Amino acid sequence: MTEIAAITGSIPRAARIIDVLTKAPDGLSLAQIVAESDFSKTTVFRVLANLQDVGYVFQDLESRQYRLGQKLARISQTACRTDIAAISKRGMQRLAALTEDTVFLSIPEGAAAICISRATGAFPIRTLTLNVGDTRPLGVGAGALALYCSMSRKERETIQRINKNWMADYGVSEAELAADYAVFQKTAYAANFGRIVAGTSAISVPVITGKGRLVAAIAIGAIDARMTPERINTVLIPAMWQEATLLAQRIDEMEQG
Amino acid sequence: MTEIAAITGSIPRAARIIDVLTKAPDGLSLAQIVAESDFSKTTVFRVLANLQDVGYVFQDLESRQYRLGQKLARISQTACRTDIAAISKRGMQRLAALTEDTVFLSIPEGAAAICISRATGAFPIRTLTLNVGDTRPLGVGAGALALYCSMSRKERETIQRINKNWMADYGVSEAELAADYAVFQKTAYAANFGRIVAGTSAISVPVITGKGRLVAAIAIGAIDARMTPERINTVLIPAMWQEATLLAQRIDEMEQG
DNA sequence: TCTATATGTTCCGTTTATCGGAATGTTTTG
DNA sequence: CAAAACATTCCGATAAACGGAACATATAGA
Repeated sequence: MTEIAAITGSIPRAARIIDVLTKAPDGLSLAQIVAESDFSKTTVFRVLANLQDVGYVFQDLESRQYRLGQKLARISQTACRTDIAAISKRGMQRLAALTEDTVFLSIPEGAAAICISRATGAFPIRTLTLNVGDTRPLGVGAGALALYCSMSRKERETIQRINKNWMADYGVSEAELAADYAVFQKTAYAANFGRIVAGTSAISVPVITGKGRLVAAIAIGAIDARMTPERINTVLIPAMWQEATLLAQRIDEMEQG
Repeated sequence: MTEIAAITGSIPRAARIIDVLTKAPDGLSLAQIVAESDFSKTTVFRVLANLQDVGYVFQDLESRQYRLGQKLARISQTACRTDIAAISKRGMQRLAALTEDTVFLSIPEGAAAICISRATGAFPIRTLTLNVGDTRPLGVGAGALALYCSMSRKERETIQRINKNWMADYGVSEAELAADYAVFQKTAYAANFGRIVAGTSAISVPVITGKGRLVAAIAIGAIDARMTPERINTVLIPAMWQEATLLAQRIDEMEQG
C-alpha cells in the first residue's frame, strides 16, 4: 500500500531539484526543471533562488540555464575522504571479466548500504539488480547482508531497530535475517537466492581493512542457473576474496600515505 | 550598513549545517553542530532529519555523530565536469616557486568569480587576499577583473546589472570598472593596485581554450613593492601567459579524450 | 550498581516562510 | 512586428518551520 507521498518541505524539494540538475550537467531552463520535478513554477523558482544564495546553483549568463555550482563540488570532496569507487574500479572489472557476471560494490552508511560501483561481465543475460547510488537496508540483498553480518552484535541490533519498517518493505522478517546470519557464519559469505528478484541470485563477501574496519562488500549477481554450489565455491568465492583482500590493502595504503 | 541578517528559511539553514559538517569529515554530534551553527537544538535536529531523508547526511551507528553522505559525493562529481583545480595544480606551484608570490586561480560562475585554487611562494610576506572557495563579483579584484574583461559586451552589461549592489559593497563604481576595462584592452592583463587591500597589488591573465571558451583566470598577488612595472612585464606576465596557455591546452585535451 | 549530568528526541502552540494561481515583465520565434 | 513561450513578481491562504519545554536515553562518576 505505497501511498504516493507528495514531496513536502523545502529541503526535500531542493534535493529533488538538485537531483534533476545532476542529470543535466550542461544546465536546464526553469521550464525544464518544472517539467522534470512536478513542482509549480513559483516553487521551483523560489527554491532555485535559495540554492543560488547558498552557492549550490548558478545561472548561466547568456542561456539563463541553471547549473550546479562549485560549492557543491567542494563539499563532496570532504564527503568522500577516500574514493573507494575509483580505487576499486580495476578489481571490479577483473572480477566481471573473469566471472562474466555482474559485480557490485556496496558500502555501509548508517543503517543503509549504498551501491557505489558496478561492473558488468560478458554473459548475455545481465543481472542489474542495483544501480549505482541505490540504497538498501543493511541485511537485504547479498551485499547489504555481507555488511550486516560483518558488524558487531550491538550494531546489528541497532540496525534492526532502525530498519524495521524499511526491511518490511522488502518482505524480510527478522527470523529470515537471523537465518541468513547463521549461514554467513558457516560459509563466510552472504547469499541471496532469488529473494529480491526471482530468478536471480547473488553472493557477497565483505572488505575489511587490516585494522578490522568494515569498508565495503563485493557482490556478484547472476541468474540462478549460473549460481551452482560448485561454481560458487571453486570459482566465484576465491576470486572475490582475492579482490577483497587487494582492495582492503589499497585502502589501507591510501589512508596512511 | 551591514545589517546582521539572521539566516532564515530551511534551505539556507541546511546549507549552513552542511558547511559545518564539511569542516569536520569525521562527524559531529548534534550538540557540536548546534554550537557551530547558532540554531536551536530543535531546528538542527529537524534539518538533519530532512537531510538524512534525502541522503545528504547520515548518522554513525555507534557514535551517533552526523556525517556527510555519499549522495553529496555523487552530486559533486557532475558539478565539476573537468576538475580544473586538480589539472592546474602543478602549473600553479611552478608559478609560485618561480615568482615567490601568491598565485590564485579563479573561475567564472554566473556573475561571480570563485577562487578554486591557491599556491604560495617563498617570499616571507604572504598576500592571502582570497581563500579557496571565496567569491567576488566579476570585475572586482585582479582575477575577477581579467574574467570580466574577457567577456562579451552583452555579458559585461548583464554582469553590471546583476552585481550592482554587490560591487557597491566593495566600493567599485561603474566608472572605475570601465577604466579598468580600458587598461586591460591595452595591456592584455588585469591589474588591481591596492584597491581591495591597501598595500597589496595583483595582476591577472585569462585562461581561454582553443575554442575561445573562457575557463579561468590566473592571478598573482604581492605587496606593492614587488609589483614594479619592470618585474610585471619581464617576469610575471610572460610566466603567467605561458602557464595559462598550458592550462588551456590541458583542459582542451581533457574535454575531448 | 546507582546517581547525576550531559546529550539526544519528541511535543505543541505560535509564528512565519512557503505555497500556487494569477498578473506582469522579458525574451525568443515565426 | 506580432505572438508565443518563458521568466519573474505579487498576494492571500495555508501548511510547514520555529523554539521552548518536557521527556528519553546515554555517559560519567561515586
